[in-house]
Amino acid sequence: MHDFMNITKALSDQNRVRVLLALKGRELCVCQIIELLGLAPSTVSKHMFILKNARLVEWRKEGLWMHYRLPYKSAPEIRKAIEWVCASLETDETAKKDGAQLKKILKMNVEDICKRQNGRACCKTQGRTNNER
Amino acid sequence: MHDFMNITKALSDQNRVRVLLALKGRELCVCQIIELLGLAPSTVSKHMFILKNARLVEWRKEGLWMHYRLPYKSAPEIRKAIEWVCASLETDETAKKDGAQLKKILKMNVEDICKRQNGRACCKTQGRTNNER
DNA sequence: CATATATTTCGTTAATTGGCGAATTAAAGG
DNA sequence: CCTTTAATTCGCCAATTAACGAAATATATG
Repeated sequence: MHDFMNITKALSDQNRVRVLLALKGRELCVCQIIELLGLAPSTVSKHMFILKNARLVEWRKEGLWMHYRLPYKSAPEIRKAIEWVCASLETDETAKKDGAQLKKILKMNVEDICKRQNGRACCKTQGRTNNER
Repeated sequence: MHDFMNITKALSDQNRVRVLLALKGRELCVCQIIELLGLAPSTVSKHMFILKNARLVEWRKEGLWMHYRLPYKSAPEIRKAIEWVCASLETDETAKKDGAQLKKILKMNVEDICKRQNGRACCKTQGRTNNER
């Protein structure tokens, strides 16, 4: 029951469900997920921890970048959970919008995304100058 | 997405999942669910509201008693959700224990269960006397 | 080895949730 | 109608959670 509840709790947040849908068929770097959700990096990191914990995502570190993906081979419960989520939201509006935005994000240079996120937090309006600390 | 999140949120509490499993193949009166979970009636009522809201249960009022059951015919997402829950917890320990306790509860007279819950809350140790108010 | 940088961890805060008991509602039955 | 009673709603409190920014970590590069 404990493992199962970890999964349902992970699925009980809309942003985490959006991440799972975005990972369908591709791997994403954290900064791309940050870009998609429009949340602070620390918040996204916590969401990813919860998804990892529920075994709903796998990860791969490459240099400074962390890549997340849906589990390739996984226990039936996990696979069924992900299938259920994907099937239930096949025609969902939010998922569609995310899909469109994701297309744009995938066309961008990942380093540019990171730079932008680093230069200024996602919600601030002014950039950080060189001599700031 | 909203409907789907209602379902995942409903499934994110262990007591609500236990209720769904208990309802598999049978209808239960609220007092039987109270007995199974060992929670206050008001708490169970709230849980049932959330399950109703997510369309994961149907209900039927018969006199003073409210009966809940799994939806007989329902949208595919609902059916799939319930199937996923049941399949994932087929061999679960908590579910087994609940199954055993439920057997006992089903053998009891429903009126006796209600009497007992009415006479004293599930956690109190002393009964209520006649001239109390 | 020092600096830059992508991500995570930590600490805090605001919002949500699960729990209870008291009060209320709705249906039966005297 | 008045009482009884099964269930729900309400008001409250404690625990959990989602969010943020600051600090820490880990890796690449000068």
